[in-house]
Amino acid sequence: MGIADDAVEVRAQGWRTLAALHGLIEAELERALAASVGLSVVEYTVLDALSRQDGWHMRMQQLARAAALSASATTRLVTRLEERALLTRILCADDRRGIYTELTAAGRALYERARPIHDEALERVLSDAAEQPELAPMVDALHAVAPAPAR
Amino acid sequence: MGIADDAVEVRAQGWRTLAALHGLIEAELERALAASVGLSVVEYTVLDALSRQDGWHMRMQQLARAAALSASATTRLVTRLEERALLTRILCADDRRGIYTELTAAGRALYERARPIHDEALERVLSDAAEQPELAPMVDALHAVAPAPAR
DNA sequence: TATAAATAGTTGCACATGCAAATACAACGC
DNA sequence: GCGTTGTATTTGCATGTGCAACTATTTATA
Repeated sequence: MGIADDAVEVRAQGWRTLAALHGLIEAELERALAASVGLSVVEYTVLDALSRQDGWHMRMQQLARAAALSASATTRLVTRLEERALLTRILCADDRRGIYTELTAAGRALYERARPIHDEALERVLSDAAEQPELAPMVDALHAVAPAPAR
Repeated sequence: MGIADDAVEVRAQGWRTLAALHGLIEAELERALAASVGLSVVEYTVLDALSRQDGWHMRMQQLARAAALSASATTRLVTRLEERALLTRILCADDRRGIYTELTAAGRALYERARPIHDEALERVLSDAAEQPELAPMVDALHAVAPAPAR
Protein backbone atom coordinates (compact mmCIF):
# COMPACT_ATOMS: atom_id res chain seq x y z
CA MET A 1 0.00 0.00 0.00
CA GLY A 2 1.64 3.21 -1.18
CA ILE A 3 1.46 6.68 0.23
CA ALA A 4 -1.21 7.67 -2.29
CA ASP A 5 -3.48 4.92 -0.94
CA ASP A 6 -2.75 6.06 2.57
CA ALA A 7 -3.92 9.55 1.72
CA VAL A 8 -7.18 8.15 0.37
CA GLU A 9 -7.69 6.16 3.53
CA VAL A 10 -6.91 9.17 5.72
CA ARG A 11 -9.45 11.29 3.86
CA ALA A 12 -12.11 8.58 4.17
CA GLN A 13 -11.42 8.21 7.87
CA GLY A 14 -11.50 11.97 8.34
CA TRP A 15 -14.83 12.19 6.55
CA ARG A 16 -16.30 9.46 8.74
CA THR A 17 -15.08 11.37 11.79
CA LEU A 18 -16.54 14.64 10.54
CA ALA A 19 -19.85 12.95 9.83
CA ALA A 20 -19.88 11.35 13.27
CA LEU A 21 -19.25 14.64 15.01
CA HIS A 22 -21.84 16.38 12.88
CA GLY A 23 -24.41 13.74 13.73
CA LEU A 24 -23.64 13.97 17.42
CA ILE A 25 -24.00 17.72 17.53
CA GLU A 26 -27.14 17.80 15.42
CA ALA A 27 -28.85 15.12 17.46
CA GLU A 28 -28.14 16.91 20.73
CA LEU A 29 -29.24 20.31 19.42
CA GLU A 30 -32.36 18.74 17.96
CA ARG A 31 -33.23 17.19 21.31
CA ALA A 32 -32.57 20.34 23.32
CA LEU A 33 -34.39 22.72 20.98
CA ALA A 34 -37.39 20.48 20.44
CA ALA A 35 -37.84 19.92 24.17
CA SER A 36 -37.56 23.57 25.19
CA VAL A 37 -38.99 25.69 22.38
CA GLY A 38 -40.40 23.27 19.82
CA LEU A 39 -37.94 24.15 17.09
CA SER A 40 -35.96 21.83 14.86
CA VAL A 41 -32.32 22.57 14.10
CA VAL A 42 -33.10 23.85 10.59
CA GLU A 43 -35.82 26.07 11.96
CA TYR A 44 -33.41 27.49 14.50
CA THR A 45 -30.85 27.98 11.75
CA VAL A 46 -33.32 30.09 9.81
CA LEU A 47 -34.24 32.23 12.80
CA ASP A 48 -30.55 32.61 13.59
CA ALA A 49 -29.68 33.63 10.04
CA LEU A 50 -32.51 36.14 9.95
CA SER A 51 -31.66 37.62 13.33
CA ARG A 52 -28.03 37.94 12.29
CA GLN A 53 -29.26 40.16 9.47
CA ASP A 54 -30.44 42.38 12.30
CA GLY A 55 -33.66 43.87 11.06
CA TRP A 56 -32.84 43.40 7.44
CA HIS A 57 -34.58 40.86 5.24
CA MET A 58 -33.31 37.85 3.36
CA ARG A 59 -34.41 36.34 0.10
CA MET A 60 -35.58 32.77 -0.07
CA GLN A 61 -32.43 31.74 -1.89
CA GLN A 62 -30.09 33.16 0.68
CA LEU A 63 -32.10 31.34 3.30
CA ALA A 64 -31.83 28.13 1.28
CA ARG A 65 -28.06 28.46 1.19
CA ALA A 66 -27.84 29.32 4.88
CA ALA A 67 -29.88 26.29 5.82
CA ALA A 68 -28.36 24.01 3.16
CA LEU A 69 -31.80 23.18 1.84
CA SER A 70 -33.35 22.93 -1.60
CA ALA A 71 -35.58 25.72 -2.83
CA SER A 72 -38.72 23.68 -2.32
CA ALA A 73 -37.83 22.66 1.21
CA THR A 74 -37.14 26.30 1.98
CA THR A 75 -40.55 27.35 0.70
CA ARG A 76 -42.26 24.92 3.02
CA LEU A 77 -40.01 25.68 5.97
CA VAL A 78 -40.80 29.36 5.63
CA THR A 79 -44.49 28.51 5.32
CA ARG A 80 -44.35 26.54 8.55
CA LEU A 81 -42.66 29.37 10.41
CA GLU A 82 -45.06 31.89 8.89
CA GLU A 83 -48.03 29.83 10.10
CA ARG A 84 -46.54 29.99 13.59
CA ALA A 85 -46.27 33.77 13.13
CA LEU A 86 -42.50 33.72 13.66
CA LEU A 87 -41.72 35.45 10.38
CA THR A 88 -43.47 37.19 7.51
CA ARG A 89 -43.10 37.09 3.76
CA ILE A 90 -42.60 40.47 2.14
CA LEU A 91 -43.08 40.91 -1.58
CA CYS A 92 -40.34 43.09 -2.88
CA ALA A 93 -41.21 45.92 -5.21
CA ASP A 94 -38.06 46.20 -7.29
CA ASP A 95 -37.94 42.52 -8.30
CA ARG A 96 -41.40 41.08 -8.11
CA ARG A 97 -40.18 37.51 -8.44
CA GLY A 98 -38.26 37.79 -5.21
CA ILE A 99 -39.66 37.36 -1.73
CA TYR A 100 -38.09 38.66 1.42
CA THR A 101 -38.60 37.19 4.86
CA GLU A 102 -38.34 39.01 8.11
CA LEU A 103 -38.66 37.98 11.75
CA THR A 104 -41.78 39.08 13.58
CA ALA A 105 -41.55 40.30 17.17
CA ALA A 106 -42.69 36.86 18.28
CA GLY A 107 -40.03 35.26 16.12
CA ARG A 108 -37.34 37.44 17.59
CA ALA A 109 -38.58 36.70 21.09
CA LEU A 110 -38.60 32.96 20.52
CA TYR A 111 -35.11 33.16 19.06
CA GLU A 112 -33.85 35.04 22.11
CA ARG A 113 -35.33 32.30 24.25
CA ALA A 114 -33.86 29.54 22.11
CA ARG A 115 -30.37 30.92 21.79
CA PRO A 116 -29.07 30.18 25.30
CA ILE A 117 -30.54 26.69 25.08
CA HIS A 118 -28.78 26.18 21.80
CA ASP A 119 -25.49 27.59 23.03
CA GLU A 120 -25.47 25.53 26.19
CA ALA A 121 -26.30 22.34 24.32
CA LEU A 122 -23.52 23.08 21.87
CA GLU A 123 -21.03 23.61 24.65
CA ARG A 124 -22.14 20.41 26.36
CA VAL A 125 -21.87 18.20 23.31
CA LEU A 126 -18.53 19.71 22.32
CA SER A 127 -16.93 19.11 25.70
CA ASP A 128 -18.21 15.55 25.60
CA ALA A 129 -16.84 15.08 22.11
CA ALA A 130 -13.49 16.60 23.04
CA GLU A 131 -12.96 13.71 25.43
CA GLN A 132 -13.24 11.12 22.68
CA PRO A 133 -9.74 10.83 21.22
CA GLU A 134 -10.88 10.30 17.63
CA LEU A 135 -13.17 13.34 17.73
CA ALA A 136 -10.93 15.71 19.68
CA PRO A 137 -8.86 17.07 16.76
CA MET A 138 -12.06 17.91 14.90
CA VAL A 139 -13.42 19.73 17.93
CA ASP A 140 -10.23 21.73 18.21
CA ALA A 141 -10.50 22.74 14.56
CA LEU A 142 -14.07 23.82 15.14
CA HIS A 143 -12.84 26.21 17.82
CA ALA A 144 -10.13 27.54 15.55
CA VAL A 145 -12.23 28.78 12.65
CA ALA A 146 -11.99 32.42 11.73
CA PRO A 147 -14.09 34.53 14.08
CA ALA A 148 -17.37 35.89 12.77
CA PRO A 149 -17.33 39.42 11.36
CA ALA A 150 -17.83 42.02 14.07
CA ARG A 151 -21.43 42.75 14.96
CA MET B 1 -19.06 41.59 25.06
CA GLY B 2 -16.83 39.52 27.36
CA ILE B 3 -14.56 36.63 26.56
CA ALA B 4 -17.23 34.13 27.63
CA ASP B 5 -19.59 35.53 25.00
CA ASP B 6 -16.81 35.38 22.47
CA ALA B 7 -16.32 31.69 23.16
CA VAL B 8 -20.02 31.10 22.59
CA GLU B 9 -19.85 32.95 19.30
CA VAL B 10 -16.74 31.07 18.20
CA ARG B 11 -18.42 27.74 18.91
CA ALA B 12 -21.52 28.77 16.99
CA GLN B 13 -19.45 29.94 14.06
CA GLY B 14 -17.41 26.73 14.15
CA TRP B 15 -20.56 24.65 14.14
CA ARG B 16 -21.94 26.54 11.15
CA THR B 17 -18.65 25.94 9.35
CA LEU B 18 -18.66 22.26 10.19
CA ALA B 19 -22.24 21.95 8.99
CA ALA B 20 -21.42 23.78 5.77
CA LEU B 21 -18.49 21.52 5.00
CA HIS B 22 -20.51 18.45 5.88
CA GLY B 23 -23.28 19.54 3.54
CA LEU B 24 -20.83 20.24 0.74
CA ILE B 25 -19.16 16.86 0.99
CA GLU B 26 -22.40 14.94 1.35
CA ALA B 27 -24.00 16.66 -1.64
CA GLU B 28 -21.02 15.91 -3.87
CA LEU B 29 -20.75 12.28 -2.79
CA GLU B 30 -24.48 11.86 -3.24
CA ARG B 31 -24.28 13.21 -6.76
CA ALA B 32 -21.27 11.13 -7.75
CA LEU B 33 -22.51 7.86 -6.25
CA ALA B 34 -26.06 8.21 -7.55
CA ALA B 35 -24.87 8.97 -11.05
CA SER B 36 -22.35 6.14 -11.29
CA VAL B 37 -23.66 3.21 -9.25
CA GLY B 38 -27.12 4.23 -8.03
CA LEU B 39 -26.21 4.33 -4.36
CA SER B 40 -27.01 7.00 -1.80
CA VAL B 41 -24.38 8.09 0.69
CA VAL B 42 -25.98 6.11 3.54
CA GLU B 43 -26.17 3.06 1.36
CA TYR B 44 -22.51 3.40 0.51
CA THR B 45 -21.73 3.87 4.19
CA VAL B 46 -23.38 0.56 4.97
CA LEU B 47 -21.54 -1.32 2.23
CA ASP B 48 -18.32 0.31 3.37
CA ALA B 49 -18.86 -0.61 7.00
CA LEU B 50 -19.70 -4.19 6.07
CA SER B 51 -16.74 -4.55 3.75
CA ARG B 52 -14.44 -3.17 6.40
CA GLN B 53 -15.56 -6.10 8.58
CA ASP B 54 -13.95 -8.19 5.84
CA GLY B 55 -16.11 -11.25 5.61
CA TRP B 56 -17.51 -10.92 9.08
CA HIS B 57 -21.08 -9.93 9.82
CA MET B 58 -22.56 -6.99 11.66
CA ARG B 59 -25.66 -6.69 13.77
CA MET B 60 -28.38 -4.24 12.85
CA GLN B 61 -27.49 -2.04 15.80
CA GLN B 62 -23.85 -1.71 14.86
CA LEU B 63 -24.98 -0.80 11.38
CA ALA B 64 -27.35 1.80 12.81
CA ARG B 65 -24.50 3.39 14.74
CA ALA B 66 -22.16 3.28 11.77
CA ALA B 67 -24.70 4.99 9.55
CA ALA B 68 -26.00 7.34 12.27
CA LEU B 69 -29.55 6.14 11.67
CA SER B 70 -32.44 5.10 13.87
CA ALA B 71 -33.24 1.44 14.26
CA SER B 72 -36.29 1.68 12.04
CA ALA B 73 -34.46 3.48 9.25
CA THR B 74 -31.77 0.82 9.43
CA THR B 75 -34.34 -1.94 9.06
CA ARG B 76 -35.67 -0.39 5.90
CA LEU B 77 -32.26 0.47 4.52
CA VAL B 78 -31.15 -3.14 4.95
CA THR B 79 -34.40 -4.29 3.35
CA ARG B 80 -33.74 -2.08 0.33
CA LEU B 81 -30.21 -3.42 -0.09
CA GLU B 82 -31.40 -6.98 0.43
CA GLU B 83 -34.00 -6.54 -2.31
CA ARG B 84 -31.20 -5.44 -4.60
CA ALA B 85 -29.32 -8.59 -3.56
CA LEU B 86 -26.37 -6.60 -2.24
CA LEU B 87 -26.50 -8.14 1.22
CA THR B 88 -28.26 -10.91 3.12
CA ARG B 89 -29.83 -11.16 6.52
CA ILE B 90 -28.55 -14.04 8.62
CA LEU B 91 -30.47 -15.17 11.68
CA CYS B 92 -28.01 -15.87 14.42
CA ALA B 93 -28.35 -19.04 16.41
CA ASP B 94 -26.93 -18.01 19.77
CA ASP B 95 -29.18 -14.96 20.20
CA ARG B 96 -32.28 -15.45 18.19
CA ARG B 97 -33.35 -11.84 18.56
CA GLY B 98 -30.28 -10.64 16.72
CA ILE B 99 -29.84 -10.46 12.97
CA TYR B 100 -26.56 -10.34 11.18
CA THR B 101 -26.02 -8.83 7.77
CA GLU B 102 -23.34 -9.81 5.29
CA LEU B 103 -22.38 -8.58 1.84
CA THR B 104 -23.19 -10.82 -1.08
CA ALA B 105 -20.70 -11.26 -3.91
CA ALA B 106 -22.72 -8.73 -5.90
CA GLY B 107 -22.61 -6.34 -2.96
CA ARG B 108 -18.88 -6.66 -2.65
CA ALA B 109 -18.48 -6.16 -6.39
CA LEU B 110 -20.63 -3.05 -6.42
CA TYR B 111 -18.72 -1.68 -3.48
CA GLU B 112 -15.40 -2.22 -5.24
CA ARG B 113 -16.81 -0.34 -8.19
CA ALA B 114 -18.16 2.47 -6.03
CA ARG B 115 -15.10 2.98 -3.88
CA PRO B 116 -12.86 4.74 -6.42
CA ILE B 117 -15.79 6.97 -7.43
CA HIS B 118 -16.33 7.83 -3.80
CA ASP B 119 -12.66 8.44 -3.10
CA GLU B 120 -12.18 10.65 -6.13
CA ALA B 121 -15.26 12.69 -5.35
CA LEU B 122 -14.06 13.12 -1.79
CA GLU B 123 -10.67 14.30 -2.94
CA ARG B 124 -12.25 16.71 -5.40
CA VAL B 125 -14.61 18.30 -2.94
CA LEU B 126 -11.93 18.55 -0.27
CA SER B 127 -9.47 20.35 -2.51
CA ASP B 128 -12.22 22.73 -3.54
CA ALA B 129 -13.13 23.35 0.08
CA ALA B 130 -9.51 23.86 1.08
CA GLU B 131 -9.44 26.91 -1.14
CA GLN B 132 -12.24 28.63 0.75
CA PRO B 133 -10.55 30.40 3.66
CA GLU B 134 -13.37 29.80 6.13
CA LEU B 135 -13.44 26.05 5.38
CA ALA B 136 -9.71 25.42 5.09
CA PRO B 137 -8.91 24.88 8.81
CA MET B 138 -11.69 22.31 9.01
CA VAL B 139 -10.33 20.49 5.96
CA ASP B 140 -6.88 20.40 7.53
CA ALA B 141 -8.31 18.90 10.70
CA LEU B 142 -10.07 16.27 8.64
CA HIS B 143 -6.70 15.23 7.23
CA ALA B 144 -5.15 15.13 10.67
CA VAL B 145 -7.43 12.62 12.37
CA ALA B 146 -5.89 9.51 13.78
CA PRO B 147 -5.22 6.98 11.02
CA ALA B 148 -7.53 4.00 10.81
CA PRO B 149 -6.38 0.80 12.47
CA ALA B 150 -4.15 -1.26 10.18
CA ARG B 151 -6.00 -3.50 7.76
C1' DT C 1 -39.98 -22.81 37.47
C1' DA C 2 -42.76 -18.73 36.77
C1' DT C 3 -42.96 -13.93 36.11
C1' DA C 4 -41.09 -9.53 35.31
C1' DA C 5 -37.84 -6.52 33.09
C1' DA C 6 -34.71 -5.65 29.41
C1' DT C 7 -33.15 -5.99 24.58
C1' DA C 8 -33.32 -6.69 19.16
C1' DG C 9 -35.73 -5.91 15.44
C1' DT C 10 -39.98 -4.63 12.70
C1' DT C 11 -44.24 -1.95 11.40
C1' DG C 12 -47.90 2.10 11.33
C1' DC C 13 -47.93 6.68 10.82
C1' DA C 14 -46.89 11.43 10.20
C1' DC C 15 -43.78 14.50 8.18
C1' DA C 16 -39.68 16.85 5.98
C1' DT C 17 -37.08 16.50 1.92
C1' DG C 18 -35.59 16.53 -3.17
C1' DC C 19 -36.67 16.41 -8.09
C1' DA C 20 -39.22 17.85 -11.84
C1' DA C 21 -42.86 20.58 -13.74
C1' DA C 22 -45.48 24.83 -13.46
C1' DT C 23 -45.99 29.86 -12.76
C1' DA C 24 -44.59 34.53 -12.61
C1' DC C 25 -41.51 37.88 -13.64
C1' DA C 26 -37.01 40.05 -15.53
C1' DA C 27 -33.54 40.81 -19.00
C1' DC C 28 -31.70 40.42 -23.41
C1' DG C 29 -31.65 40.46 -28.59
C1' DC C 30 -33.88 41.72 -32.69
C1' DG D 1 -42.45 46.27 -29.02
C1' DC D 2 -41.95 41.11 -28.98
C1' DG D 3 -40.30 36.70 -28.50
C1' DT D 4 -36.61 34.04 -26.20
C1' DT D 5 -34.00 32.92 -22.52
C1' DG D 6 -33.00 32.97 -17.66
C1' DT D 7 -34.25 33.43 -12.71
C1' DA D 8 -37.27 33.18 -8.22
C1' DT D 9 -40.55 30.76 -6.09
C1' DT D 10 -44.14 27.37 -5.58
C1' DT D 11 -46.66 22.74 -6.08
C1' DG D 12 -47.27 17.43 -7.18
C1' DC D 13 -45.28 13.41 -6.15
C1' DA D 14 -42.33 9.77 -4.47
C1' DT D 15 -39.29 8.55 -0.90
C1' DG D 16 -36.47 8.28 3.37
C1' DT D 17 -36.73 9.30 8.23
C1' DG D 18 -37.95 9.25 13.38
C1' DC D 19 -41.16 8.13 17.10
C1' DA D 20 -44.09 5.09 19.33
C1' DA D 21 -46.27 0.76 19.60
C1' DC D 22 -45.67 -4.16 18.83
C1' DT D 23 -43.52 -9.00 18.68
C1' DA D 24 -40.02 -12.23 19.85
C1' DT D 25 -36.42 -13.57 22.63
C1' DT D 26 -33.14 -13.26 26.49
C1' DT D 27 -31.90 -12.22 31.26
C1' DA D 28 -32.86 -11.30 36.06
C1' DT D 29 -35.57 -12.13 40.25
C1' DA D 30 -38.31 -14.38 43.45
